[in-house]
Amino acid sequence: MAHLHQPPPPPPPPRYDLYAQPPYFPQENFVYSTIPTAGARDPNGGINTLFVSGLPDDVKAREIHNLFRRRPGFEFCQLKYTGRGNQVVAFATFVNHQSAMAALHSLNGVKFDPQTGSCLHIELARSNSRRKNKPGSGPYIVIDKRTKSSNDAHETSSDDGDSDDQSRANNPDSGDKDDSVVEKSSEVVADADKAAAPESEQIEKSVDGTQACSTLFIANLGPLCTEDELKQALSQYPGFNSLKLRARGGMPVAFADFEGVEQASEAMNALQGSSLQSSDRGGMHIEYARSKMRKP
DNA sequence: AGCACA
Repeated sequence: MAHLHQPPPPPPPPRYDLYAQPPYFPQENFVYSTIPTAGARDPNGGINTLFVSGLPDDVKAREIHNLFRRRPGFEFCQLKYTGRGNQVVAFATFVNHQSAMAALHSLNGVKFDPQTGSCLHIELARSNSRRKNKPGSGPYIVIDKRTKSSNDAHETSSDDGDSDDQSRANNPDSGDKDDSVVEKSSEVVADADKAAAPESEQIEKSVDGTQACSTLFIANLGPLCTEDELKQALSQYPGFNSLKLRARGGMPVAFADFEGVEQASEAMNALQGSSLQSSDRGGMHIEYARSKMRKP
Protein backbone atom coordinates (compact mmCIF):
# COMPACT_ATOMS: atom_id res chain seq x y z
CA MET A 1 0.00 0.00 0.00
CA ALA A 2 1.33 3.32 -0.94
CA HIS A 3 0.67 6.06 1.52
CA LEU A 4 -0.23 8.75 -0.89
CA HIS A 5 -2.74 10.50 1.26
CA GLN A 6 -2.79 11.74 4.77
CA PRO A 7 -5.74 11.58 7.16
CA PRO A 8 -7.79 14.74 7.48
CA PRO A 9 -6.78 16.98 10.36
CA PRO A 10 -9.02 17.05 13.41
CA PRO A 11 -11.44 19.96 13.55
CA PRO A 12 -10.19 22.93 15.53
CA PRO A 13 -11.92 23.98 18.71
CA PRO A 14 -14.92 26.23 18.05
CA ARG A 15 -13.36 29.39 19.40
CA TYR A 16 -14.60 31.78 16.77
CA ASP A 17 -17.56 31.57 14.49
CA LEU A 18 -14.98 31.45 11.78
CA TYR A 19 -15.26 27.73 12.04
CA ALA A 20 -18.84 27.71 10.89
CA GLN A 21 -19.60 25.99 7.63
CA PRO A 22 -18.37 28.26 4.91
CA PRO A 23 -20.41 28.65 1.78
CA TYR A 24 -19.02 26.86 -1.16
CA PHE A 25 -17.34 28.94 -3.80
CA PRO A 26 -17.33 27.00 -7.03
CA GLN A 27 -15.31 29.54 -8.93
CA GLU A 28 -11.92 28.40 -7.85
CA ASN A 29 -9.93 28.13 -10.99
CA PHE A 30 -7.02 26.13 -9.78
CA VAL A 31 -6.68 22.56 -10.93
CA TYR A 32 -6.03 19.57 -8.80
CA SER A 33 -3.34 17.33 -10.07
CA THR A 34 -4.61 13.89 -10.94
CA ILE A 35 -1.10 12.59 -11.46
CA PRO A 36 0.77 12.08 -8.23
CA THR A 37 4.11 13.02 -9.71
CA ALA A 38 2.87 15.95 -11.72
CA GLY A 39 3.64 18.51 -9.06
CA ALA A 40 6.20 20.22 -11.20
CA ARG A 41 3.85 20.36 -14.15
CA ASP A 42 0.92 21.65 -12.17
CA PRO A 43 1.18 25.42 -12.19
CA ASN A 44 -0.54 25.63 -8.85
CA GLY A 45 1.04 22.64 -7.27
CA GLY A 46 4.01 24.60 -6.10
CA ILE A 47 2.01 27.38 -4.51
CA ASN A 48 1.87 27.18 -0.77
CA THR A 49 0.84 30.77 -0.12
CA LEU A 50 -2.73 32.00 0.12
CA PHE A 51 -3.96 35.40 -0.92
CA VAL A 52 -6.59 36.75 1.44
CA SER A 53 -8.94 39.60 0.66
CA GLY A 54 -12.26 40.74 1.97
CA LEU A 55 -10.69 41.95 5.17
CA PRO A 56 -12.00 44.96 7.07
CA ASP A 57 -9.76 47.96 6.94
CA ASP A 58 -9.06 47.84 10.63
CA VAL A 59 -7.83 44.29 10.60
CA LYS A 60 -4.74 43.63 12.64
CA ALA A 61 -1.87 41.35 11.77
CA ARG A 62 -2.59 39.53 14.99
CA GLU A 63 -6.02 38.60 13.70
CA ILE A 64 -4.59 37.16 10.55
CA HIS A 65 -2.05 35.25 12.54
CA ASN A 66 -4.70 33.88 14.86
CA LEU A 67 -6.80 32.96 11.89
CA PHE A 68 -4.17 30.72 10.39
CA ARG A 69 -1.89 29.70 13.19
CA ARG A 70 -3.90 26.64 14.14
CA ARG A 71 -4.11 25.40 10.61
CA PRO A 72 -1.93 22.39 9.93
CA GLY A 73 1.20 23.26 8.07
CA PHE A 74 0.98 26.98 8.70
CA GLU A 75 4.29 28.76 8.56
CA PHE A 76 3.78 32.50 8.62
CA CYS A 77 1.59 35.26 7.34
CA GLN A 78 1.83 38.88 6.44
CA LEU A 79 -0.60 41.72 6.32
CA LYS A 80 -0.39 44.32 3.63
CA TYR A 81 -1.98 47.74 3.53
CA THR A 82 -2.23 48.15 -0.19
CA GLY A 83 -2.56 51.91 -0.11
CA ARG A 84 -5.60 51.70 -2.33
CA GLY A 85 -8.30 53.16 -0.21
CA ASN A 86 -8.42 51.30 3.03
CA GLN A 87 -8.08 47.92 1.49
CA VAL A 88 -6.00 45.40 3.33
CA VAL A 89 -4.89 42.05 2.06
CA ALA A 90 -2.95 39.25 3.64
CA PHE A 91 -0.77 36.36 2.64
CA ALA A 92 -0.50 33.10 4.52
CA THR A 93 2.23 30.64 3.75
CA PHE A 94 2.13 26.94 4.48
CA VAL A 95 4.64 24.16 4.35
CA ASN A 96 3.21 22.75 1.17
CA HIS A 97 0.46 23.09 -1.36
CA GLN A 98 -1.86 20.57 0.27
CA SER A 99 -1.93 22.24 3.63
CA ALA A 100 -2.50 25.59 1.97
CA MET A 101 -5.42 24.11 0.08
CA ALA A 102 -6.87 22.65 3.25
CA ALA A 103 -6.77 26.02 4.93
CA LEU A 104 -8.23 27.64 1.86
CA HIS A 105 -11.17 25.30 1.80
CA SER A 106 -11.90 25.63 5.46
CA LEU A 107 -11.74 29.40 5.61
CA ASN A 108 -12.82 30.69 2.22
CA GLY A 109 -16.12 32.49 2.36
CA VAL A 110 -16.21 32.50 6.12
CA LYS A 111 -17.63 35.57 7.75
CA PHE A 112 -14.79 37.50 9.25
CA ASP A 113 -16.48 40.55 10.69
CA PRO A 114 -20.02 40.08 11.96
CA GLN A 115 -20.38 43.84 12.15
CA THR A 116 -19.94 44.51 8.50
CA GLY A 117 -20.74 41.04 7.30
CA SER A 118 -17.51 40.93 5.41
CA CYS A 119 -16.45 37.49 4.28
CA LEU A 120 -13.02 36.16 3.63
CA HIS A 121 -12.06 35.58 0.03
CA ILE A 122 -9.12 33.29 -0.20
CA GLU A 123 -7.33 32.13 -3.28
CA LEU A 124 -3.94 30.85 -4.11
CA ALA A 125 -1.37 33.57 -4.32
CA ARG A 126 0.33 34.24 -7.61
CA SER A 127 3.64 33.47 -6.04
CA ASN A 128 4.87 32.17 -2.76
CA SER A 129 5.85 34.50 -0.02
CA ARG A 130 9.42 34.46 0.93
CA ARG A 131 10.24 34.31 4.55
CA LYS A 132 10.90 37.73 5.89
CA ASN A 133 10.69 36.78 9.51
CA LYS A 134 13.90 38.33 10.61
CA PRO A 135 14.75 38.00 14.27
CA GLY A 136 13.74 41.10 16.10
CA SER A 137 11.09 42.09 13.62
CA GLY A 138 8.30 40.68 15.72
CA PRO A 139 5.88 37.84 15.19
CA TYR A 140 3.79 39.60 12.62
CA ILE A 141 4.85 40.82 9.25
CA VAL A 142 3.20 44.00 8.11
CA ILE A 143 3.71 45.77 4.84
CA ASP A 144 2.30 49.23 5.02
CA LYS A 145 1.92 51.17 1.84
CA ARG A 146 -0.32 53.71 3.42
CA THR A 147 0.95 57.24 3.61
CA LYS A 148 -1.24 57.98 6.57
CA SER A 149 -0.15 56.19 9.73
CA SER A 150 -2.56 56.52 12.55
CA ASN A 151 -1.99 55.76 16.16
CA ASP A 152 -2.93 52.13 15.87
CA ALA A 153 -0.65 51.34 12.99
CA HIS A 154 2.33 50.65 15.20
CA GLU A 155 3.24 47.22 14.09
CA THR A 156 6.39 45.81 12.71
CA SER A 157 6.72 46.90 9.17
CA SER A 158 9.15 45.57 6.69
CA ASP A 159 9.25 47.37 3.41
CA ASP A 160 11.80 45.38 1.55
CA GLY A 161 9.47 45.41 -1.37
CA ASP A 162 9.96 41.95 -2.71
CA SER A 163 6.33 40.94 -2.50
CA ASP A 164 4.98 43.51 -4.83
CA ASP A 165 4.01 40.99 -7.40
CA GLN A 166 1.63 39.47 -4.92
CA SER A 167 -0.20 42.70 -4.45
CA ARG A 168 -1.27 42.62 -8.04
CA ALA A 169 -3.45 39.65 -7.34
CA ASN A 170 -6.09 42.05 -6.15
CA ASN A 171 -5.38 44.90 -8.47
CA PRO A 172 -7.55 44.52 -11.50
CA ASP A 173 -6.84 48.06 -12.59
CA SER A 174 -3.12 47.64 -12.86
CA GLY A 175 -3.28 47.47 -16.57
CA ASP A 176 0.42 47.59 -17.14
CA LYS A 177 2.06 45.48 -19.74
CA ASP A 178 4.45 43.27 -17.91
CA ASP A 179 6.33 43.21 -14.69
CA SER A 180 7.42 46.76 -15.15
CA VAL A 181 5.84 47.60 -11.85
CA VAL A 182 8.42 49.46 -9.86
CA GLU A 183 7.10 49.86 -6.40
CA LYS A 184 10.44 49.30 -4.82
CA SER A 185 11.09 52.99 -4.54
CA SER A 186 8.75 53.20 -1.63
CA GLU A 187 11.32 54.63 0.68
CA VAL A 188 9.06 57.54 1.31
CA VAL A 189 9.02 58.60 4.91
CA ALA A 190 5.91 60.73 4.69
CA ASP A 191 7.78 63.71 3.35
CA ALA A 192 5.43 65.41 0.98
CA ASP A 193 1.91 64.33 1.53
CA LYS A 194 -0.66 65.37 -0.95
CA ALA A 195 -1.80 68.84 -0.11
CA ALA A 196 -5.29 68.65 -1.53
CA ALA A 197 -6.17 65.08 -2.27
CA PRO A 198 -9.89 64.71 -1.72
CA GLU A 199 -10.53 61.04 -1.27
CA SER A 200 -13.30 59.79 -3.42
CA GLU A 201 -16.15 59.56 -1.01
CA GLN A 202 -17.77 56.28 -1.70
CA ILE A 203 -20.97 55.14 -0.16
CA GLU A 204 -20.02 52.73 2.55
CA LYS A 205 -22.16 49.71 2.02
CA SER A 206 -21.78 46.43 3.78
CA VAL A 207 -22.18 43.07 2.19
CA ASP A 208 -25.53 42.82 3.89
CA GLY A 209 -26.72 45.80 1.96
CA THR A 210 -26.82 47.95 5.05
CA GLN A 211 -25.60 51.44 4.46
CA ALA A 212 -23.72 53.55 6.88
CA CYS A 213 -25.98 55.94 8.72
CA SER A 214 -25.57 58.28 11.62
CA THR A 215 -28.53 56.63 13.27
CA LEU A 216 -28.13 53.17 14.69
CA PHE A 217 -30.69 50.43 14.91
CA ILE A 218 -30.36 48.42 18.09
CA ALA A 219 -32.01 45.06 18.53
CA ASN A 220 -31.82 42.01 20.72
CA LEU A 221 -32.58 44.10 23.75
CA GLY A 222 -34.12 42.48 26.76
CA PRO A 223 -37.83 42.97 27.30
CA LEU A 224 -37.07 44.95 30.43
CA CYS A 225 -34.65 47.33 28.77
CA THR A 226 -35.30 50.93 29.67
CA GLU A 227 -34.58 54.02 27.71
CA ASP A 228 -32.44 55.45 30.48
CA GLU A 229 -30.34 52.35 30.68
CA LEU A 230 -29.60 52.37 27.01
CA LYS A 231 -29.10 56.08 26.97
CA GLN A 232 -26.45 55.84 29.63
CA ALA A 233 -24.60 53.23 27.65
CA LEU A 234 -24.71 55.34 24.50
CA SER A 235 -23.96 58.71 26.02
CA GLN A 236 -20.42 57.75 26.87
CA TYR A 237 -19.57 57.89 23.18
CA PRO A 238 -18.99 61.20 21.46
CA GLY A 239 -21.58 62.59 19.17
CA PHE A 240 -24.55 60.85 20.72
CA ASN A 241 -27.69 62.85 20.16
CA SER A 242 -30.86 61.11 21.09
CA LEU A 243 -32.49 57.78 21.58
CA LYS A 244 -35.85 56.32 20.80
CA LEU A 245 -37.03 53.07 22.21
CA ARG A 246 -39.87 51.23 20.63
CA ALA A 247 -41.50 47.97 21.40
CA ARG A 248 -42.92 45.88 18.65
CA GLY A 249 -44.73 42.80 19.73
CA GLY A 250 -42.87 42.70 22.99
CA MET A 251 -39.25 42.84 21.90
CA PRO A 252 -38.03 46.40 22.06
CA VAL A 253 -35.77 47.94 19.48
CA ALA A 254 -34.07 51.28 19.67
CA PHE A 255 -32.82 54.01 17.42
CA ALA A 256 -29.82 56.01 18.49
CA ASP A 257 -28.91 59.11 16.61
CA PHE A 258 -25.38 60.49 16.38
CA GLU A 259 -23.83 63.58 14.97
CA GLY A 260 -22.18 61.78 12.14
CA VAL A 261 -21.62 58.41 10.59
CA GLU A 262 -18.17 58.12 12.06
CA GLN A 263 -19.35 58.64 15.57
CA ALA A 264 -22.22 56.26 15.08
CA SER A 265 -19.78 53.70 13.78
CA GLU A 266 -17.53 54.16 16.76
CA ALA A 267 -20.37 53.58 19.16
CA MET A 268 -21.58 50.59 17.18
CA ASN A 269 -18.16 49.00 17.15
CA ALA A 270 -17.74 49.60 20.84
CA LEU A 271 -21.14 48.38 21.94
CA GLN A 272 -21.73 45.62 19.46
CA GLY A 273 -22.57 42.41 21.26
CA SER A 274 -22.38 43.92 24.69
CA SER A 275 -25.14 43.24 27.15
CA LEU A 276 -27.07 45.65 29.24
CA GLN A 277 -28.02 44.73 32.77
CA SER A 278 -31.59 44.18 31.73
CA SER A 279 -30.66 41.83 28.97
CA ASP A 280 -31.70 38.22 29.06
CA ARG A 281 -31.07 37.39 25.44
CA GLY A 282 -27.40 37.99 24.98
CA GLY A 283 -25.68 41.06 23.65
CA MET A 284 -27.14 43.89 21.70
CA HIS A 285 -27.25 43.67 17.95
CA ILE A 286 -26.49 46.99 16.37
CA GLU A 287 -26.78 47.97 12.77
CA TYR A 288 -27.00 51.17 10.86
CA ALA A 289 -30.57 52.33 10.71
CA ARG A 290 -32.17 52.40 7.31
CA SER A 291 -32.97 56.04 7.63
CA LYS A 292 -31.71 58.78 9.81
CA MET A 293 -33.73 59.84 12.78
CA ARG A 294 -35.68 63.00 12.22
CA LYS A 295 -34.68 66.05 14.14
CA PRO A 296 -36.32 66.04 17.55
C1' DA B 1 -34.49 38.59 12.67
C1' DG B 2 -36.59 42.62 14.40
C1' DC B 3 -36.08 49.50 11.25
C1' DA B 4 -39.88 54.58 13.55
C1' DC B 5 -40.58 59.31 13.57
C1' DA B 6 -42.18 62.87 9.48
